[in-house]
Amino acid sequence: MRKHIMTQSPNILWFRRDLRVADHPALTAAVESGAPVLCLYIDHDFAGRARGGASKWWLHHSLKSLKADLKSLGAKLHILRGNPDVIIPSLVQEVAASAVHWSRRYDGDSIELDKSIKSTLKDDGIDAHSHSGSLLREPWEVKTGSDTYYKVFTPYWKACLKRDDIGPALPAPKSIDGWNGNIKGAMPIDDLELLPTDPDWAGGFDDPWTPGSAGAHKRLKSFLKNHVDDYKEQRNMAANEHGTSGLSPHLAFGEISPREIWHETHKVGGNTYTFLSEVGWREFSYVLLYHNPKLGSENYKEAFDDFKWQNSKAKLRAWQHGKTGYPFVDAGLRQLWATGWMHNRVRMVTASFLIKHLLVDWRKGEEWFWDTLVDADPASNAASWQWVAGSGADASPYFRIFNPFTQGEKFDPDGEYVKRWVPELSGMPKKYIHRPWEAPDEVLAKAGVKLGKDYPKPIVEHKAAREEALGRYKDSRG
DNA sequence: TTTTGAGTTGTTCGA
DNA sequence: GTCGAACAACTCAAA
Repeated sequence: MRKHIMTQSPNILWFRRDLRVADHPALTAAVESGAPVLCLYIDHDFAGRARGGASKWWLHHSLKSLKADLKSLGAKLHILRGNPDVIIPSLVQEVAASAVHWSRRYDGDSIELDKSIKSTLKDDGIDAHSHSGSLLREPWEVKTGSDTYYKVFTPYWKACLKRDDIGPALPAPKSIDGWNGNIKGAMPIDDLELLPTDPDWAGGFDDPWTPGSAGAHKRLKSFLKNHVDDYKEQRNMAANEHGTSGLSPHLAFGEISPREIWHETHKVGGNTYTFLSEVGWREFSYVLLYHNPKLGSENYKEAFDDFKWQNSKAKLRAWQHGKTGYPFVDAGLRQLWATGWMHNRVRMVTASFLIKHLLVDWRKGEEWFWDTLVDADPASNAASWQWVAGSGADASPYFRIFNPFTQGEKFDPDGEYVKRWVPELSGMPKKYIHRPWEAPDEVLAKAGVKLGKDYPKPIVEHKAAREEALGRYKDSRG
C-alpha cells in the first residue's frame, strides 16, 4: 500500500479558493482518475495583491479545517509558499505528476496566472484541468438575446432562474488515495504566520466565526431552519445577528459551494427568493469581474473618471477608525474592525458616507474592506463599491445619497447596534442615539457624553456635504 | 432598426 | 404624519 504512493505518478489537486471536499468537481475528477492524489495549497498573492489581514486569519483556520477533513479521508495537505508559476511545474517534475486539477478563478490576475501555468505544463506534456465549482454558472454561460453578457441584474437573474438546470451537488469522496510522501519546501500551516501577533487584533473573531466546511454547513442549516423565512424583513436590521446568513466568508473561501446552498435552500422551500437573489448578486458580480478585469481598480463607467475627489487623508482615517461622529457609520466600521465583518445594510451606508460625504475615492474604501473583511472577495467587493459610487453596472444613481442618521433610525430603531459597537453612547436615549449633536445639554450630561471629547462631533455637516457631492457630480458631467 | 419600458437597497420637499 | 413627485440622464434588454 505504502509503496505505490512513492512510485505511482500522482494527480495534483491544487486547492485555492475552494477549501472543501464536498461538491468539488476538481477533487472528484482527481480521485476518479485512479491515480494517487497529491493535495496541495500554495500561499501566494491573490487577485493581484497581498491578502488582507482579516483574510489571512480566516485562511489559517480554514486550512486547518481542510487538513483535518482530508486526513480523515486518507490524504495529507501539502503546503508550499511562493510563485505558483514556478512551484507547480517544478513540483510536477519532482513527483512525476501526470496531471494537475484545480477549480477555476475569475479575476484577471488569476486567469493570467492559470493560463501561463497551463501552457508551461502543456509544453511538458502534462494536462492541467480547470473545473467549475465556485459559481452556480460560469460567467460566460448566461447571455442576452444579442449574445452579450448581462449588465443589469434583474434580467440576468431572471434568465438564470428560467433555465433551472443547476446540476446536483457532488458528494465528498468516500476516501482519497492520498499521495502522502514528502515534498521539497513543504511547511506546516503555522509557519505561514497568517495569524496576527503584535498586536493580536483578532480576539473578537473567534466568537462569531467557525471557519471551515463544518462551520459553514452548520450555519446554513441553522439559517434555513430558523431564519430564512424572515430574511426579507429582517435582513436589513443591523442589530439582528440572525437577519442575514453570515455565509459570505465561507463562500469566499469555498468552504461551501453555491450549488450546495442552492439545493439545500430549495429542499427547505418557503420564502427563499430574496435570499437566493443575494447568491445571484454574487454570481452577477463575477459576470462583471470576468468581463471587466479592472473592476476593482477602474470606474466601470468612464464618465466617472472626471469626478474630483477630495481624498482627505484625515477624513479617510477618521472613517476607518469609526470616528466620524455619525453613530451608525462608526458602529459599522468598529464592527468591521472587531469581527472582520460588517452588516450588509451598514456596508452601504458607510460606503456611501465615505464616497459622498467625505469625497474619498471609492477605491480607498475598497482597499480598506479588502484588508479588514474576512469575506473579502475580488468580485463582490469591487462590484459593490462601484454600485454605491454610482460608477458601476446597474449601479445606484449618484444622487442617491444615504442619510447616515435616518438610515440608522430605520434599521436600528432602538439603537441596539450603535450601543453594542459604540459603547460610549450606550447611555444615550433612543431619540438622540443616531444624532447626538441634536441632543440638549442635559441629555448629553445625563448620558455621560461630552461631544468632541467622549465622542466626536460630526466630521461634516450632512446637508452641506450632500450638496457639495451633488455639485461635484454635476461638474464632472460638464 | 427602432422603440419602449425598466432599472436592489433613497432623500427631500412641498402639499 | 403621510404621500407623491422630483432628483438626470443614460443604458440596457427585448419586442
